[in-house]
Amino acid sequence: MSSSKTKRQRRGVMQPTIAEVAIEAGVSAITVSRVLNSPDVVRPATRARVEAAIDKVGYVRNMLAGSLASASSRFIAVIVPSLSNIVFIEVINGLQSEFERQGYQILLANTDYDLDRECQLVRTFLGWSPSAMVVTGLRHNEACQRILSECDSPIAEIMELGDAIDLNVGLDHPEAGRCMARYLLGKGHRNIVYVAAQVARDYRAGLRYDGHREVLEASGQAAPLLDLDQLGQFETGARALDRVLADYPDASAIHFANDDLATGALLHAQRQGICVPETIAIAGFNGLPIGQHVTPRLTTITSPRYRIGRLAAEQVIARIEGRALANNRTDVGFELTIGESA
Amino acid sequence: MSSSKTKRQRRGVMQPTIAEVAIEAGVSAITVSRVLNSPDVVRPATRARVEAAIDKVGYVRNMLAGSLASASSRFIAVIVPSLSNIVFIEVINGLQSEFERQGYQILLANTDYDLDRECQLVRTFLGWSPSAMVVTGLRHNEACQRILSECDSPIAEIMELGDAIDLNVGLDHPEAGRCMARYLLGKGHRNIVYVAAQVARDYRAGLRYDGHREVLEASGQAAPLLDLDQLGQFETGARALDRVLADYPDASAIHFANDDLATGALLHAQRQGICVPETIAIAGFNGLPIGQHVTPRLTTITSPRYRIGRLAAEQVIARIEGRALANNRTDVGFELTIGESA
DNA sequence: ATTAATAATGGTAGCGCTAACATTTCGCTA
DNA sequence: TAGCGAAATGTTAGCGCTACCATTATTAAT
Repeated sequence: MSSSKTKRQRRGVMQPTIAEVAIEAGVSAITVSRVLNSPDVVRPATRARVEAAIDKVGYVRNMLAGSLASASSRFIAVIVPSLSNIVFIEVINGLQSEFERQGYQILLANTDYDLDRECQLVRTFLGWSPSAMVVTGLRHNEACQRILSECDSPIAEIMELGDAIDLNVGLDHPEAGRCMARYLLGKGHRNIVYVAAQVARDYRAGLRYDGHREVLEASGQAAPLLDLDQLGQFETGARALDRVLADYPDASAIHFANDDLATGALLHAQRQGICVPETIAIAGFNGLPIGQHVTPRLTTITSPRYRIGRLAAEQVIARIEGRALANNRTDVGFELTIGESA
Repeated sequence: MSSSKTKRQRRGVMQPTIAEVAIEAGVSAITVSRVLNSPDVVRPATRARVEAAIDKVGYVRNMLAGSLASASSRFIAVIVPSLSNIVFIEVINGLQSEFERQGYQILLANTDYDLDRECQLVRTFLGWSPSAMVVTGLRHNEACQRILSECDSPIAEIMELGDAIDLNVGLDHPEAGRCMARYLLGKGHRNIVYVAAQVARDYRAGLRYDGHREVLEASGQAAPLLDLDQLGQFETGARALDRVLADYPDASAIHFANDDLATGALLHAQRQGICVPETIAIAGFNGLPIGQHVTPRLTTITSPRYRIGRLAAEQVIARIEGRALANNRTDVGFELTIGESA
């Protein structure tokens, strides 16, 4: 009889483990592990026996234990500014398609365009030992920048091109702003107002404005900016149109920071019987589907959002697997989509 | 000298662990653990010392190890049919807002409306020992139904009301279909065509059709169904309008399965100069913002999507924490939003 | 001052898995 | 059929943390 020293109890979730599967199959635990992780190194007959045992005992794999033991979680931390913006959803779809195919699990969070929140999220996610991190944009607060730089797993900064910590997949926002400004000038527009929502937070809209202004000023024009403090939604765009018509009677075109604002303005114009582009021309950015279904169709710049996600994922996976990359920076470009609105 | 038996090497990620923090702070590892998990049971002076040590050694918490040891991951598995549909994004936003506040991390995946894929995802997620699972809808394939039923963590089935495995937060889809059908009948419409996209996959659209048909047949009318095999997007709605006008010349209204289709049709009508609702009335489902910005505004049924997410999260958390719930089923209801389109 | 209660902290033993190394078995050649 | 290299399988020792129980410090009560 064992003496009074009773064995300690441990909360038993009492799910079968590979040890039980191993006994059932008459093999060792590591062989079960191999069937799960690298089935081709196990002889087919053995594998079959193990697989039968897995079914028989109703084994459910414990990824937490595996990740801990192998020091590799197959988690990808993904941080975007907002989940309400379809643009980021498409990026996530692109990331997801590739990561899922390769057996990685995305950990998703949104910053609400707040860099301090971003930092907090990065810290939290690091606790899960992600295999890589995908963050939106190149601007981070000081602490966040330091953490990301010191991180030894791959980091992808997406959407925006420039000096990145590690991988970089995105487009040239100032150039997109220039592109649209040049187009509008080319169509003979003068007094073009740039309208954005919360430029301080959505600073990429600010980068596009910088490009826009550069072109306008080069042609000797002012580049008025209307920075709204509401969120960038339809309603905001509608109100912005009214304000521009009231405050800038000479304006012949509005360059909106995104298609949500532009579409809101366009639909509002329609309701109010304001002629677009005759009374005022309207241009957007992103190339959302809705823009091509309104009348007049929206003139905008189409960004390859899904592609950004897919490419970023591909490159991150390559980096994780130790494959060399031709280039750390990928310019996905953009396309001027000409509708009738401007 | 130790004999030839050399000590084995283990891959060293060489990140500081609580053991190093403990030495630095002159306490035991468990005290460091307590500072991280239940700071109020540690004396403030000790806590301060530990926190300083954490900063000094640059400790990053390893959640994987913690989850394994405590058999509690604080992961919530969330499975939705699609990430391209803004409806589910809003649900996710609702879930996220509540889960994040309570320190839970969402693991997200989409089924593409495929029940076999859903089953696969459930299996995969179970490997992460989630604290709970949130799945969309009440229909699952046999294996999935069994797995979910046998699962001992909380399961929330959302969007749809009915016989659920555990928690249930959603709305009554047949009743929503009836509601709109009654409204359309009340407006004097006859020959109302129900248009959906892939009813077999988006079976909740089918449930609404069932309600719709019930009301129409009760008033002695046929309830033609046009089931499109494209995805439910603007373009599909536009094409559907053409088909209805061609194939159902007597139709006076179209009851679309969702706002994407309805909006697509509405914008198409506008482009083509088809008068809505005079030539044909259009109704939708979901109450997306865009519907209230087009002219005529869309008559639709507004579903409280964000609220479904938030409530589901609240109830799941209550269940995880062992708090009793008044009711396992929550009907979030819906609202008829009357525009000028029908 | 002494005791009893409580608060704070610590020691030990895993959680379930896999890396590293060790051993056995197999397939093939001579 | 022995012998050899490769393939398959096994043994051991953690991964970094927390549950459990034990112990020590502190406070409250007499």
